[in-house]
Amino acid sequence: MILAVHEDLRRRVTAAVTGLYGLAPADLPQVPIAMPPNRGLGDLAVTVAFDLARRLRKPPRAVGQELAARLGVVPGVARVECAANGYLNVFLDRPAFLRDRLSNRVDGGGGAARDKVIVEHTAINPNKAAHIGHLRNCALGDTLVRSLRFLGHAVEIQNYIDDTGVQVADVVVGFRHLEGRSAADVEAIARDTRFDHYCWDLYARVTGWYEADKARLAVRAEALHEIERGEGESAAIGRLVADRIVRCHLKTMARLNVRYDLLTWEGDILRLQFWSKAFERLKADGAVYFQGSGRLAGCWVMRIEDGIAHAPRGAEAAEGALTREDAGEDAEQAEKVIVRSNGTVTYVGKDIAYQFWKFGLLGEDFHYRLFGETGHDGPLWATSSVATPEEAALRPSFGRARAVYNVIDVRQSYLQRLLSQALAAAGHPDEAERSHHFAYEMVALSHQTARHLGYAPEAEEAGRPFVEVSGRKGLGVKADDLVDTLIEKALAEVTARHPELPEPERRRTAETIAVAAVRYFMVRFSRGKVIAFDIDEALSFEGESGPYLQYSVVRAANIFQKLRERDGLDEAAVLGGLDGLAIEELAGNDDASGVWALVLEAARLDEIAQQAVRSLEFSGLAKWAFALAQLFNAFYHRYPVLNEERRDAKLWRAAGVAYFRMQMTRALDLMGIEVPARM
RNA sequence: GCGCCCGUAGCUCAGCUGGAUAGAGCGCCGGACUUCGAAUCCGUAGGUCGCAGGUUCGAGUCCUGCCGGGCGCGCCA
Repeated sequence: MILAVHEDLRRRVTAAVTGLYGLAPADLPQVPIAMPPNRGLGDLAVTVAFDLARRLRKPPRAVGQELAARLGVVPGVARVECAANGYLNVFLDRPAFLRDRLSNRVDGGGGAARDKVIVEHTAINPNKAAHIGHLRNCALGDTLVRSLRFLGHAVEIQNYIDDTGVQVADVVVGFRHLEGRSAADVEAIARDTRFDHYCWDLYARVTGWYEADKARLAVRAEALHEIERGEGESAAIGRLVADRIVRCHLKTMARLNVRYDLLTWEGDILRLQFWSKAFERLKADGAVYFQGSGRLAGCWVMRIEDGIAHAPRGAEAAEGALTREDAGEDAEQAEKVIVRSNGTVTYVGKDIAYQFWKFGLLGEDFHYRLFGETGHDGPLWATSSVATPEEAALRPSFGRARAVYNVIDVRQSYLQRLLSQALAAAGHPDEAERSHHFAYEMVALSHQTARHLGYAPEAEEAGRPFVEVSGRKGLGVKADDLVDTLIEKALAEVTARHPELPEPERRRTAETIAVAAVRYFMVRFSRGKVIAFDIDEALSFEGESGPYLQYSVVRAANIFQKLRERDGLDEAAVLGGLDGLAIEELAGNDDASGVWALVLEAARLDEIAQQAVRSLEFSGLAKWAFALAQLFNAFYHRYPVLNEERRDAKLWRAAGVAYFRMQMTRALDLMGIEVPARM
C-alpha cells in the first residue's frame, strides 16, 4: 500500500537534507508527506522545505529546488517537481504502482510480528439486554481490534463481566421479591424466553419498586452481601442470571461480527484476592500510604497527580507549580481513598489489580475454563477461581501485554486516569504510558425517537437537543430490536430487487446489510461527540451509510462477473495483460472520477488505519471509506469497462476496479462489515 | 470551585501531528435508468469555522481570555 512508499521517500529526503546541509541527526526535521489538492499538482507532497527555510534563512522555493535536484532518480517515482511556493510534488510511476499493488508484491505490511496488546471492550452489566449505547462501545472496540491486527499486532480481546455489582443484585431482588421465584424457576425462564429482554423489563420494575419506598433498598444491600459471600438462594440466582445474560450478550454481539478471546469475571478477581497482592505491591512502592490524621484518618490513600494530561508549558510551568505547592489545604483533597478506614477496599482497588494483571505485573494469574462458545480466534475462555482440566490440557496464556486499551465511555475518565497513575506511582511509568483509555461520548435519543418509544420528556430535558438513555428506567433501544428492524427493512429492499432468490439467501443478504448499517453508523461520528440516536437516520440505506459502501463493492464484483462471462477475463488475466500496454488511461488528472485517482486513494488504507489507531479516531476510517466509495461510484458512471472499445483503457480500468474491490473489502472488514454477493 | 469534552452550511457531521481554493450526507430545487443494476450519478442554492486578541511565510487546526452546552471530581458501586 502507500506507507512503504512514504517510508522510502522519507528516507531519501532525509538523506538529501543531510547531504546538502550537513545537519546533525538530532537536528533533522520531520518529513511530513501530504496529498496535493489535485493530481495535476502531483501524487504526494513533501513540505519539509518550509521547515528548513526558517533554519537556513533561505526562501522555501530555493530549498525545495535544491532538494529536488539532490534526490535524483527515485525508484517508483516518475519525477519530483518543486512548486513555486516550495512544495516538493512527487509524481509516481503510475503503471508500475498499480501493477505492484495488484500483484501484492509490496503489501508485506502486517507481516512483522509485533508486541501483544490487550483490548478490553463491551463490559455490559450482565443483568439486562444490550442497548444502542453498548453498540457504540463494541463497534469502536472491535474496529480497534481489527485495525491493530491489520497493522501487525497480536491482540487479545477481553470482555469484563461485573457479576458481583448492584445491577445483578437488583435483578435478583426482582426475581425473589417481586416474582417470588426460585433458582429453578429462573433457570426455566432463562431457557424459555429471551432472557435478557425479560430481565430488561424486570430491572425497570425493580427500580420503580425502590422508588416507591426507599426503605426497600435494604433488600438490595442484603442480596448484594449474599452474592458477595457466594452462599444461599440469592447467590445461586445471581450466578444464573449473570451466566445466562452473558450468553445472550455474546449472541447479540456475534450477530454483529464481534467476538472475544477471554471473559474476565469480577468475582474471580475478588475470590482470588488479586487486590491484596496489588495492595502489597503498592505499599512496597510507596504508591499508597496510611493517613494517620485529618479528614481521611485511618484510610490508605493514593495521591492524585492533577494536571498530568495538561502540564503547562514554558514560563507558565514554574508559576503553575508554585501555586499548586502553595495550596497546602487542597493537598488533602488531592488524595483518593483506596482502602477505607473500616478496612474494606474501594471500587478502584480491583480495577487497579486487574490493570496490573493485564501488564503481567501482579505476580498472580487466573485459572481458566472454556465457556462453550466460539471465540474470536479459537475457543472462548473465561476466568475461573479454581483449576480446570481444560486449562491443564490446553494451557491458555492470557495477560502480560505490552500495551492495553480500555474501551469505556468518557464518564470513566477519572477512574482510568487513576489506573495509569497507580502504575506510574508503583514504578511502572512505561506501562502507565501504554495504558490507553479509549474514551467516547454517550449515545442519547433524539426527541423524535424518544417520542416514538412512548417516552414523555421530563421538564428539564425538554430544552435539550437529546434525551438520555436510562437502563434503570428501561428507556432505550435494545440492540437486538434495532438489528431486527434493520433486517426486516433490508429484506424488503432485497426482495423488491431480487424476487427470484430463495428466501434464506435473501435473509442472509439482509443480515449483512443490517450489520453494515449499524456498525457504520456507530463508527462514523467522532468519539468525542454525543450521538443523538435517531431511528430513521440509523435505518437509512442511502447516502453516507454502510450499505452504500457495500453497494460499491458489489458493483465492482459485478463488473468482474460480466468480464468473465463475456470476455473470459478474470483478475489474474487482467493483471497479466497490463505489461506493455499504452498508458494514456492512467495519465489523466481527473481527480473526481479517474482510474488513477481511484487507485491512489485506495492505496491509502494502511496510512488511514495507522492514523486511526494513533488517534483512536475511527470516524476517519469511516469517512475515508465513504469517500473512496463515492470516487468509485463516480468512476463507474463515467468510465465504462465492459463496453470500452480500446483494449488498453479497458484493461487499466478493470485493474483499477480490481484494486478498489480488494482495498474496499479490506476496509469494510476493519469495520466488521461483510460484502454480500448481491444486493 | 477545579478538570475534561463539544461549538464549522437549514439539520447531522468530516477536516490527518498547522499547509495550496473549508468538504460530505440529509433536506430544497433541477436533470440522468433501452447502458457494467438508480441502495447510484450530475448540477444549483446554502459559511464572519461561537466571540476577541496573539503566535508565523501560512490558523477551522496552536496559545490566552471570554460566551454557550455537555460530562466528571464521595471512605457510593
